[in-house]
Amino acid sequence: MPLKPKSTEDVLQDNTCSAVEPPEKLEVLIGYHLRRASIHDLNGAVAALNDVNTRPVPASVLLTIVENPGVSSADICRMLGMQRANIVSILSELEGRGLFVRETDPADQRIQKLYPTRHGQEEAKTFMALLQAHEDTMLQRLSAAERQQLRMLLAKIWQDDGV
Amino acid sequence: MPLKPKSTEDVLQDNTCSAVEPPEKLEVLIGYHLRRASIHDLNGAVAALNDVNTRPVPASVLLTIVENPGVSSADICRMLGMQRANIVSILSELEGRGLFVRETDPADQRIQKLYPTRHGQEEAKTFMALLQAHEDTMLQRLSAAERQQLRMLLAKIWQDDGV
DNA sequence: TATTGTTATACTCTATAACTATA
DNA sequence: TATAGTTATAGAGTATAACAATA
Repeated sequence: MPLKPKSTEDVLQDNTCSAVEPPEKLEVLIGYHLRRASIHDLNGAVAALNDVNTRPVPASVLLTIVENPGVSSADICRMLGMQRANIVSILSELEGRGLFVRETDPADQRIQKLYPTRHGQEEAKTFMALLQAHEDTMLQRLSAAERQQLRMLLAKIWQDDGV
Repeated sequence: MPLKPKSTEDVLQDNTCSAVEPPEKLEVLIGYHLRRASIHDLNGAVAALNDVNTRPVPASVLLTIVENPGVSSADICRMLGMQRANIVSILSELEGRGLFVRETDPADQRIQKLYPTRHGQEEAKTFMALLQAHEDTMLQRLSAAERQQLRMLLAKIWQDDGV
């Protein structure tokens, strides 16, 4: 019955996996597709943010500050799953561009609370618009329902990471 | 009617996005979840392969050689979406471990065809088993149907990358 | 003792340019 | 000229250890 040769898609959708030939194919691994898709997205996001002189990680940090006025840098690191040591240079760059200000917490002198400036809020909105435009291109083959389900499935994978 | 407070999941599933408050949340971006899920997977894959002294990229390269005996290094780079320059040290390590051999193509002296050794085939099988065990853990919250659909959705995202 | 912000350092992955040899 | 394999180098992201100030 199958007149056409077995395509990659056929193989992927066949998870019965006959015992004769072990599935030694990289393409059956979801982690492989996760990585390729993530790199594809990252490249697009880098290109989208290039015009406004930022990159995905700094943009995520600014968005986190705008969404959570008064967060500390340690808070951001826990939320984004990064090391405290690695946010220092990112914050100092965003601060140098006047996108947020630091205020020492009167209740705990160790903590610097971060507040977006008006300019920071506007830039965050610009970054978000550029990222969403990039996503629309990247996900053009996916219906709205598929995008929503993809987001839900991905969230299930990493939902127990620290947070 | 909604007695419970709006959870993150509710927000994510609400893509109607009222005009009052712009969706300036990082969590609506699929790219963000893609990145977090991919990092989560990568960490697990690194841990899974640690006992056999390899890492995800070298493992992928060996698997590609085993799946395609006689490929060239440039072929592998095109298939995996990596730079030719970056595969050199990986190949020299795998070769040093006796996992594959190089044979200059008699028809084109520029090309080295790569063939797995018996030991390489066995190691590839081990790598694959470890990666699949890791994926089973990572995807425990997803049904078989969800895993299959996730793989399909991810493949749609990067399917036009070079290849 | 634990946490915050910070410095210094190292490793992986990725990217680019340039070389050689072959075609 | 175009491609294969290689070398060298640089940048981003990530990771750990250690420190001073504060709790």
